[in-house]
Amino acid sequence: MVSTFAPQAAGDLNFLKKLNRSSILGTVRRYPGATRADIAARTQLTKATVGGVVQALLERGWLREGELQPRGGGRPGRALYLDDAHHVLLGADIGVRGLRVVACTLGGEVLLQRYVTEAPTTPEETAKRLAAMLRAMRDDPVIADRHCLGLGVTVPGPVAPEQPILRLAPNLGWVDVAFLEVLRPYLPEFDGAWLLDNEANAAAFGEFYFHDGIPPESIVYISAGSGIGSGMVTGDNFPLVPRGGQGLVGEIGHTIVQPGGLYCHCGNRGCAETLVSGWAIRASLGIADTENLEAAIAARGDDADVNAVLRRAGEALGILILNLHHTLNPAMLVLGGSLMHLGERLIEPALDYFETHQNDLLRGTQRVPIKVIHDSTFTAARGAAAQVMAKAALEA
Amino acid sequence: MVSTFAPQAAGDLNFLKKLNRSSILGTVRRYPGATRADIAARTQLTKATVGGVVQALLERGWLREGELQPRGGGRPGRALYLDDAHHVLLGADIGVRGLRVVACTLGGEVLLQRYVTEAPTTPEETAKRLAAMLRAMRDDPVIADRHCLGLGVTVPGPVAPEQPILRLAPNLGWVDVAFLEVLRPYLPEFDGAWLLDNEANAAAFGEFYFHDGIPPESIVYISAGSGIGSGMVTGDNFPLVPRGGQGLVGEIGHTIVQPGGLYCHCGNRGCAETLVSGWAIRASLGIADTENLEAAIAARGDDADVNAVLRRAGEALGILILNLHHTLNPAMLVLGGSLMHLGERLIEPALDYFETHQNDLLRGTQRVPIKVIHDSTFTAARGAAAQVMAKAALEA
DNA sequence: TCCACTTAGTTAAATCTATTAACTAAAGCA
DNA sequence: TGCTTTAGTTAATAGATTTAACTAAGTGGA
Repeated sequence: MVSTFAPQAAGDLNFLKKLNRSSILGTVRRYPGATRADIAARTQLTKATVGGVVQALLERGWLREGELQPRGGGRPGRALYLDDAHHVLLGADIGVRGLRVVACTLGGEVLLQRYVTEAPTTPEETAKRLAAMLRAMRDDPVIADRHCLGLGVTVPGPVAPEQPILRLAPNLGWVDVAFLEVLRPYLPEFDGAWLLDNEANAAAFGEFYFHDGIPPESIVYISAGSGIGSGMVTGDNFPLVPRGGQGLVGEIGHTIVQPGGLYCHCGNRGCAETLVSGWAIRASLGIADTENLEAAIAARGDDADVNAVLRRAGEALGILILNLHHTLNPAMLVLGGSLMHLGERLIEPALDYFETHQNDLLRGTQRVPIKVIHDSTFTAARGAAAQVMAKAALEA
Repeated sequence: MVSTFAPQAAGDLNFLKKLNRSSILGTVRRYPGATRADIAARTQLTKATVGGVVQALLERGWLREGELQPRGGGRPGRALYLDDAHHVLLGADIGVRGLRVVACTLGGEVLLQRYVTEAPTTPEETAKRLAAMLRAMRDDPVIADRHCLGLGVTVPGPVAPEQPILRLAPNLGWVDVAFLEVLRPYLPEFDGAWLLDNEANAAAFGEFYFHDGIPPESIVYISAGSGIGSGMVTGDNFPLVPRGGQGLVGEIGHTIVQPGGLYCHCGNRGCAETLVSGWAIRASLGIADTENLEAAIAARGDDADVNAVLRRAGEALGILILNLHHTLNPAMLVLGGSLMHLGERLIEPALDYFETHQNDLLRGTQRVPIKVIHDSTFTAARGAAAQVMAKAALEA
């Protein structure tokens, strides 16, 4: 399935109202400072409709008015912005090596963030721990008097397309966990939207939804950590997140880039993960699971072996990027995940490979921009918060 | 961009009406024989609304009534079907080795098809030739008195996401051709929707839209011919076709599956096309471009060299399928293109590879079904016709 | 045979949303 | 000061869906 963050396909007048409201809100998100007249021009709605909806959104704390926007020789319009003062979005990220939670505004500004480096054990224990973190954050005076629109949770594995169930998280040893249901009893007072998604999908969503300025047509986020995954988002007013028939969209770590290559834990040979991933680099350099990868590599300094391993991994990452380019062709690529901490020895070969191999099909086309997030600790959690916003905007 | 075959994101009452009409039409397409009550239940619209819209669609020749559907202990409902008698959809496919046109019904039944094996030269000449074929078909008594909803044209190369412009067709030597504009002067009397799309996208669309029974959640069509391309469709009421920022979605022939492998005409090394494609097989077996590939291979009989080449190509195709599975994760895969004429020596290794390597991530999940279209001569043209239907349904 | 019950589908009034058209507001400029 | 332009609001209008009551057409039991 694609989760579209769009209403269903048919409906009544109330549905139309929601659609238009969400569309107006989306216009302000993508064009901060737009006036009512700007919105009317973009959405094809009339000034009267826009005026009425904006009025309601101002009263409900979704929008705020800003300065006057001078217009050539006419009455200036009033700039509109997302209201960053009255609501809060919560996001949580269950990572292989820790739990992260964030609270952010409608515009994506992070108000609070917390991080514990504690590997999750069972779903039940993790839910307990996460609930404590979330409740503590919820009670923080910075956000305590804001209205909470909901909570998004991300997990390191594929989520079923139709229901919020984590299908498999090999690094956690979790299978078919309806995590929101496990978590809910610990946070009975948290209402609003509750969402569960894969970490890379959520990260991609956040980069897209909270993009500074007009978001690109589509974004693919590559999450390079213990394993390799990717998420994709496209669509304008209503972002689409393809999940696939089984939720396996973006499991690019198990695409084959070296037939007959090394064995992967998935059972195949030559998966991308055998070349670039936390575990592959550990295996190549003999770094134990218990050690911190970044620290262990830093400790070895400018070692030739290390350099070679990182360069080869980087090149494999470059191949992955190129293959994504020729399969999904996003308008923008974002690189994140814990491997980015390993620095330029890994990143540069990847970007180089893509740069030198990219543009052969459509000469003269604009190159695809790549954004590297060197520290993506809270990227997924913030993306989950973005999803809450998208969902809430439809229900507002 | 994704072309959604859905209306824009905001609108007035008229827009709502179109949305609901299209939704009702889509319900009948996916559930032939549905009654008004069934439609109301599925779309969440009221019986009154459905009744009114259905009445209008009956009068306009989009729907027809069928037999009574007995209901347990109540008044039986009247089955509804797409009306196959009053409209016609035209599709045309510009292939590297010929032109094909089809005329089909709203339900996807092919009424007429024509094929000339004549390699296209210039866009202008091709347009002239195609126009003659289309006009001749349009005048055929079988469809002459039907209302034509439009014309869809497919081309063997990426189409720009925002405008109907063929970006590049290496095998035709065409660059940046607004083919519909070239064609239009030759067919001034053809009105309705005019669409241009990539051949694989259109084929995927047709397989999805005209699927017998409820379509799968998403379909990826792999077009294996002179080159290798793929197209994807997903979405329920309003099918989505991702095109990407540059229209390069599905250019899987240039994904790298053998780093450092053979040189590809695109400039890179180890592209999938160097292993499986018409030209790669020709190169391996020394078959000239002027010869018919299928005939040349058939002529060599059960030759060990041929078998080995086809097996290797098939395995490469299997890798591609597996990689698509882990990148796009469609609910169904469809294999087509002229290479399918080469038979089981190629197809079996591909399916075998996928079968034996598929299911490692989510054990116990249903396997992804693969449909092989052994003769896909008119698949793309019919898909283009399907796109016309989807477009027209929104404007009806 | 009759009658209660169920489900399908239609109709007319009511509700609600966006539009239209006329208005006020607020700026620049001659 | 007055003209022009653009922004935004307001009241009346048009139009789509819903609601609620209705008719239609079956089954099954007494």
